[in-house]
Amino acid sequence: MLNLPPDPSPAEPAPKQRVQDEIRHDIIFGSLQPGTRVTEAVLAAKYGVSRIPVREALRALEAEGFVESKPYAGSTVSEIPVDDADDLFSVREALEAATARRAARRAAAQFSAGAPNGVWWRVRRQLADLLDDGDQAVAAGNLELLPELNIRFHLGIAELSGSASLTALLRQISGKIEWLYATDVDNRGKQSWSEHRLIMAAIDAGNPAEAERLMAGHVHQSRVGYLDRFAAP
Amino acid sequence: MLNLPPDPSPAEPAPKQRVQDEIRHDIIFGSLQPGTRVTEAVLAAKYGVSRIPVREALRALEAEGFVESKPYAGSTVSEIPVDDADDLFSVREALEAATARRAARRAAAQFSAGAPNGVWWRVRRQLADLLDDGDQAVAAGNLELLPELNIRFHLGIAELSGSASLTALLRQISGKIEWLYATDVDNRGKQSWSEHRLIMAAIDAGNPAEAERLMAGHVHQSRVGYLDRFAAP
DNA sequence: ATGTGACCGATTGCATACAACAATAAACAG
DNA sequence: CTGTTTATTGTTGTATGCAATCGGTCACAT
Repeated sequence: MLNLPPDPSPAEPAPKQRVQDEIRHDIIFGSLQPGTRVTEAVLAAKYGVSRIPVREALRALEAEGFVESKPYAGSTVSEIPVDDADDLFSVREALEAATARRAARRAAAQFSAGAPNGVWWRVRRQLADLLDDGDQAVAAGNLELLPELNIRFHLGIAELSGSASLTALLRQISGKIEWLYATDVDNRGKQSWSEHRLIMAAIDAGNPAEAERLMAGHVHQSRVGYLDRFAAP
Repeated sequence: MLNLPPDPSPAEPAPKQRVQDEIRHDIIFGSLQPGTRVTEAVLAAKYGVSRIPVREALRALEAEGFVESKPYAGSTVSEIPVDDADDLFSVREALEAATARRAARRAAAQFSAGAPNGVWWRVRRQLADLLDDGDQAVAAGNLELLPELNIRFHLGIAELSGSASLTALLRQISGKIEWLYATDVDNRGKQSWSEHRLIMAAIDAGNPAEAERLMAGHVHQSRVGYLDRFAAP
């Protein structure tokens, strides 16, 4: 049998992962405001676990830039990086251009290899579903679903690039971008989403230059849109 | 008295930090080769501490991309990201251009503020010492000191930019670059180092455009030099 | 009144102990 | 002999307890 197992059960995530995701969510969506002191003990009580998983979650969130810690002195929620927005977007442009270019290069090799197995194809199929879900959300007017789908799309492209380094960098930047957008509603909505299929097509066509060009423009528009709405002078 | 305390004693770092730095060093300089399985217990014995500090160090190194872990299954040393080199350099160009630009912008504000206190001035003074040390090393022919000084210079500029997000990103990329360069000797040595003073001068002059231009060129030359020597076709 | 020093509570850092899970190897049916 | 199930071992995940350190507060001298 060559069938891939049906994407093994999501199951319930490990406590540490769950706690980490919950705290990050609370930070991004404002129930934990910047400057708030977060202590391991109270978080442990809040989530019904010991201090250890909380501790690990805080360390991970520190690496992601959501909290800052000083030895023996505790942790506080970081400031929203609004001043860094423009620079983060400029780095993101270079970064995602690279992931799209690489993804297209790899696509050619994968298609010529024949058998649609392996991790590349699994991710590619997930992206196909993702694009469908997004189109459906747009058609139904559920634009509030788009930010989440959007991030997953871009991270998916990074995975297709096959570079763990670039994927990790994008994950870090995406967290910040999501934070910046948390108070936003539109995010260019439909227009932005429709561009995703064009990028995907360029990758499937094994055209690195075109994939890079489309992705760079896509991200650049996102940057311009953000600055227009927020840093409006 | 307004004198800053003479940069409080370095003291000896906390066990976790020490272990983390040691493991990373062993990975970068080859005594822990890619693919090696690393278990918490043996590392704990090796460094004479409990599993907990080792565990935290491994998690941090995972976030930095030096090891990969799967739940309940252990950790292994990552592969050296040679395939990602060119893309990492391209992201680094955008990233460091941004830090230099910001640093120059902030410099103007700091100089006009008057009193040479605060964290900005402390970092600026450390950079002055760093530049002197580097010149001395070049004059004495101790080129093997340059890679370390080089990284500290670039991270210092990032700190001057005042953006924690950008500094964290650069720290992550720098680790990978250092890894790539570990087998190298030259790193353009003298020529590259002399450019640092030009960049610093542009920042001190409060000239963002010039600082960005010089830094971008500096990093680009580093990229070209690397590709010439390693990815030589 | 103000600056300076030593104490005390709060919080993290680390060590030990136990539980949960994955991977490998062995036993067994076909 | 091959494929599958089961046992065992090794490793990580989590809980609890104690030691180290920080931040603030209060007394106190100037």
